[in-house]
Amino acid sequence: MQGLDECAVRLVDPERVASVNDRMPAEDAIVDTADVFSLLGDPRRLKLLVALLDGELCVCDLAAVTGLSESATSHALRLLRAHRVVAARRDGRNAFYRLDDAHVRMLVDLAVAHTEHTDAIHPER
Amino acid sequence: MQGLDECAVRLVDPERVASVNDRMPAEDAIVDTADVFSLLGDPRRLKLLVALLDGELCVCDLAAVTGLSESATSHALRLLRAHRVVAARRDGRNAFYRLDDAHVRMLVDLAVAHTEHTDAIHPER
DNA sequence: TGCACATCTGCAGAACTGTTCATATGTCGA
DNA sequence: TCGACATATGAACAGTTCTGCAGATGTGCA
Repeated sequence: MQGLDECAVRLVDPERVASVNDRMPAEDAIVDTADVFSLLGDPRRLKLLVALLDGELCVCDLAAVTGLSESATSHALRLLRAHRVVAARRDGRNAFYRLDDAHVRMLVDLAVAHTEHTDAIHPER
Repeated sequence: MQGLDECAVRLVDPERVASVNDRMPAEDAIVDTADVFSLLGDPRRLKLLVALLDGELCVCDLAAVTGLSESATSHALRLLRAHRVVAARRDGRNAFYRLDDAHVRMLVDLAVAHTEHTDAIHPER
């Protein structure tokens, strides 16, 4: 890392840099947002969340849907729960999970929708 | 004692599981989507992409904005480029990068917008 | 009360990711 | 053509993340 403002940094377009810096969200906000994306960035977790789009499911059903072991499923759900992305409801011996974050729901929905469009289109290059 | 069924999988709500499985996108699609989210899941890369929302910037300016070393910036951009999220244009000795994926742009835009709403609201954890 | 079940948790190894350092490539100006 | 510069790349190392395992917790039923 080097000095941000003064030495050793040559800028090509200092004005743009300044204006970009200006509208750049606070570091915390960036980190939080990246955290959320990061949670969605694992295929297993993403599948878990997609499965929950329609409503709550219990751990063993989620394990079945995702193909994960129940332990792995539980670990994943714990992470998601820690970030308030899902919430759990206990019913007898079962734990039912549901999506609990409107923002995340939107992102997942959106991703699935886009998935269906892009379908099999895989341009080489 | 275990497995009365066959494959040692007991389901609580087999119908829901079937219907969820039904509308679950293909594995490939899930993985691709998770890949994209994963790219957005790193604060440095996310910052890079936010910086590019307004238009192209060269590597050294991007390094300045994100506070990354130029090498790290280059590596990050390479990754993003490999996934067709950004594209590069060479102009003399400089390389100008720009956002090249409408879907990603939308996600980043959305995230930033949401960031501004949620502002300082930080429930404990 | 005791047992079976569903889920949770800590731990340790494996796999992955991002950074730096060193060096390579390609461009410009003298 | 040479040297300074901007960026790219490869290798290696450090930190993080995920999984399975083993055992813990909590619940329902006989």
